[in-house]
Amino acid sequence: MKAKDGEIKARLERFERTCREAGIKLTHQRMEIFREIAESGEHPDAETVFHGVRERVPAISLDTVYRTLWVLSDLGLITTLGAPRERTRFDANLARHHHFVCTACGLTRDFHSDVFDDVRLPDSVKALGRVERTYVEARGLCNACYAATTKEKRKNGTKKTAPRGKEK
Amino acid sequence: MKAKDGEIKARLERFERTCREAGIKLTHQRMEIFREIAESGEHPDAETVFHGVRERVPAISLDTVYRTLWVLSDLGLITTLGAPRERTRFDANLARHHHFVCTACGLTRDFHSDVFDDVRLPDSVKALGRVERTYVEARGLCNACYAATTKEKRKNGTKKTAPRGKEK
DNA sequence: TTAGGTGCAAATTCTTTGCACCCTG
DNA sequence: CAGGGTGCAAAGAATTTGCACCTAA
Repeated sequence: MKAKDGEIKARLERFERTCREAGIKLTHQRMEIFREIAESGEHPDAETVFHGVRERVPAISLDTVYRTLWVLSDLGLITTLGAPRERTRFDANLARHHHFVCTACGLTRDFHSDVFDDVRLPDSVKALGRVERTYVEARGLCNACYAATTKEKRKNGTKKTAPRGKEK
Repeated sequence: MKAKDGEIKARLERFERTCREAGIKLTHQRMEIFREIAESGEHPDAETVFHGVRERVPAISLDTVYRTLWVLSDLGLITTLGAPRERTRFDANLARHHHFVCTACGLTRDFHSDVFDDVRLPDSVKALGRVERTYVEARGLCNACYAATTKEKRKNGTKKTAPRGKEK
């Protein structure tokens, strides 16, 4: 529980508002799942959220957690760490570089930036541990996916669109 | 194939040297698996590497690819995008922030940096697509894992240590 | 020769889906 | 009351492991 009370309250209100606007139901489960993440300064995975929520909603099921998590993500109420719904990817480029990642198709491209390379991390980070590598991740839609999205005008609510990886 | 020939050659030489120093065998499979990633400007997942290598080594098996990938990663010859061996994690903090991630235990903490927030992305990124969010990821070992590693002096070659998530 | 490495097949772990019932709007 | 949402069970992916044979050193 790292987030402050006021901030949590604001998050919950935003949650209710967004659900109403999107016309989706405000169920007990969704409420608690969102609260679980909102109250946590951690960045829990589905299983962790599940365990947390289960203490308050014993009948909750793991698949509801998964489904809800993606709904919240589609609504823009939460985000994912790293690329969403992606497998682990590998990189043989040991030189300092950064990544542009398309959140829809997973396309990933390196880029360089001397400016970023020169920025020093704040001291607060040093207190956490030894940093070995720092890089920037720029997330968005690649040109192809942006074009596609514009065309479809987000017809599909559950973003079935997002494929499991594969570059162009 | 985005990397230049010279760079690829350098990577392969580094690979051979590192394997010898680490005292692990220089097998045909390892060679080709590393080459597959080194020659690619993409950041392939295990399955993609597998398909690529199979064209040159038809008998290769997917599990060898997985095993080799982690060996290479432990040797520091390749890195992973996002946290290695981690499940998808969720974040309800919509405010601009960055992450410190422990590569050993998965511990993740937010941090803030006005300086980073103000840096503009290079134009080369704009050509790739629409960036929606930019954040910095500082990877390293948290204090607890750093202490543990120092004690063990990396006894375990295959880093069996790395658990599947869970914060403290 | 010989220990580390590989392929195969089976086991795990993580995530998604189909379906019938339930509850919010 | 109607349709979206949930729980359950079972399917599907992705990744790992045990074991016997093979091969680089």
